[in-house]
Amino acid sequence: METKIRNMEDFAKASGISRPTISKYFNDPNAVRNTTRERIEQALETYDYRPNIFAMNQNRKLTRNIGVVVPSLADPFFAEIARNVERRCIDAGYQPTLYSAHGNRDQEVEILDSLRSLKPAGLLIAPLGRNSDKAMIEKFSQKVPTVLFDSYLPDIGLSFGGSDNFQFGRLIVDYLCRTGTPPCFFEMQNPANPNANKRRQGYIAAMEALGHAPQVVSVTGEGWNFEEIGRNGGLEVIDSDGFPSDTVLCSNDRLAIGLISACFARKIPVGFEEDSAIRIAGMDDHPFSRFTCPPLTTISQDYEAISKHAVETLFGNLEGDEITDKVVLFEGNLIMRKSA
Amino acid sequence: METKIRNMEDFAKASGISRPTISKYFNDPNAVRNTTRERIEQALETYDYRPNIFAMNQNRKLTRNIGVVVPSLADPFFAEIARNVERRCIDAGYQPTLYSAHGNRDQEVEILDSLRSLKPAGLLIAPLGRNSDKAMIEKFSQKVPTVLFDSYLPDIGLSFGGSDNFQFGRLIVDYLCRTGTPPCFFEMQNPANPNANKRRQGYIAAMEALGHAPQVVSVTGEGWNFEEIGRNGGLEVIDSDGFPSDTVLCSNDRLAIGLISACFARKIPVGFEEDSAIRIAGMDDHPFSRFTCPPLTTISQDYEAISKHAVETLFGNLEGDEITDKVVLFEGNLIMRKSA
DNA sequence: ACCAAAATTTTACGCGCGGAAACTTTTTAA
DNA sequence: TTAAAAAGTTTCCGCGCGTAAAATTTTGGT
Repeated sequence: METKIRNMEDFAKASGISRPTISKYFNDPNAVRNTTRERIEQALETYDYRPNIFAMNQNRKLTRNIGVVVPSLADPFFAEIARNVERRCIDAGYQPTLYSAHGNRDQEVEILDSLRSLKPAGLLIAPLGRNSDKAMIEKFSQKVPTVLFDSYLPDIGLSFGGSDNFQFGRLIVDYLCRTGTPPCFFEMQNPANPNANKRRQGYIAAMEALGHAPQVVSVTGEGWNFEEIGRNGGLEVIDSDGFPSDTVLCSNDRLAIGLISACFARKIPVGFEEDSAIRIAGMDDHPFSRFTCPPLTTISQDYEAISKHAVETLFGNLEGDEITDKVVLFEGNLIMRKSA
Repeated sequence: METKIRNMEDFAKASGISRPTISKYFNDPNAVRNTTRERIEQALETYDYRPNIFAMNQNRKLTRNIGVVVPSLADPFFAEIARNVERRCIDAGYQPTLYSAHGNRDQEVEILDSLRSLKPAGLLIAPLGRNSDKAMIEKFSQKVPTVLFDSYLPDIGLSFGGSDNFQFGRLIVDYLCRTGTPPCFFEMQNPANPNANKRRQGYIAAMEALGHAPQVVSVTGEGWNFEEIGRNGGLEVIDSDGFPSDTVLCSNDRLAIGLISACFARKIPVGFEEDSAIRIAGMDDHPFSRFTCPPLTTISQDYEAISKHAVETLFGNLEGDEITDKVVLFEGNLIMRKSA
């Protein structure tokens, strides 16, 4: 009992089972007979041995490492979806490692670069988008099974799963038109994320379908400080011409949070009530949008569905399944709150 | 030139340098002569070889892995500080891996458990706090050099670096008393984080020093959904007795965000201006507190100083330095905005 | 009880690198 | 110039495990 278990051989001796069988067990507990598995697991509790992960991965053709890459962890949206993805990887018996590109192209490249040496079994990545080094991601995805989520890059990876951003526009434009003035669209001039373009297109199409003239208000600003951009841009618009409509649909919740802040600074009451001067809506159902003043009307992304698709597609592929859909889009739901 | 470089031996041949010297170079580029280093680095560019990380770590007594553990990544405060810590690790030539306990004791334990097999050179951890399995963290810290940050656990790890939460109270209570009614203190009944206790104590001490009677308002709620707790708690207090003062100091910014939301729902104007009914202040300088309505007056934590202390203390110790201070506290700064 | 199939054991080799020992070459300093 | 120190080379072993092949044992169905 007091034997020092230093490696698999020691453990094999102590448990009375041959080392290759122990090895098989750790690769796949179901690969050994029930009675054997029970004996191993019993011994495991007695000696609390665990195989050396480096020695394992050195020889294995396929590790069980999964790289999870998101563009920014400072954004609670990605923090939340990353948490979801991580959980699912662990439940599937894989070992996820989380990386954030911090909105930076070079960092995204570096992450993939250092990921190479981890010999990952797969990669789940929400690319930066416009700024991504697409050639590099494509090259990587040809060596390592890769599933994209959130942000679409054409012809890269096994599959892509994300929100139907085009539909978002239809959904919320319908609602806004039904309940008040048709909205104008508030966005960044050069959005880093391709979803923003789909959202604009969705807005325009929805407006035209309802016989209204779409009106897009673009504000300048670079990077991922969306609240800041929304606030400064909002102040500028308010202080000059003002918005072309008393209803503003923001390209995403974080811009909306900034815009609400700008309206407050200019004492413009936000909301759908009589005494309000402007209605503001966003898209994403950002974790904080329930706590803005007033709470933000928005379109919720289906976190669960997106992370489920990413993980299940990847692991399905690893286990030999065929990829059925290259692109899977999930619908959003209208979240009605007081801001619009 | 078209030689396939499959391992260090191939690379040694191709570069005309012996394998042990190459090995030394990768362990510490400064351990080889300048001329040799240049030759290696030149060959490195030609062949883009990189050593097998698993084989390296299998044999090295000390890996260059650093575990970085935070209690929650959904909280932008931790996301931000984690980003800071990660960057410093990389700059120091180490390889950080980020983990979030997601506010969950079991997950924190699991993380440390799986971290064992990575043979990390060190651990940088912001513990959950009250919920942490202290015995486990202590045991871990005896095997792996560990530096705590943000949340203090007595007698664990090489050192602790965090904010002087006691001072926070003094700083903001002074300000609030100078500019209006002495504040009451708004907090969770059973805060998960020990910092909350220090903050309450700081508040009480500061109030007494100024000759005011401290008044603490505790609201119920479990977990890490502070905004939700602040909002629901705030609504309850408002709808019953109301706050004992027209100035409310919240234990942290996220509670304050929830409380501001509650005030808005009850149409209570927040701010320091004539027409406002309540002043609200927080503590943390949360990334979003600049965008609340009105922007939140708060105490900023010194992210840079905290992450710098954690990283430099750990790496200093790894390189043989003595630990000078077991506990290092950093002062906060008053951030004056419109809410108070 | 018998036999084929499945599981396990035995034996042996290799992965890519760290690191020690003994030796040779280059650099540094007097 | 010269000897000592430093750096590099050669040679070798070991880390802990994956994995293949052949021999052996166990299993399940008849």
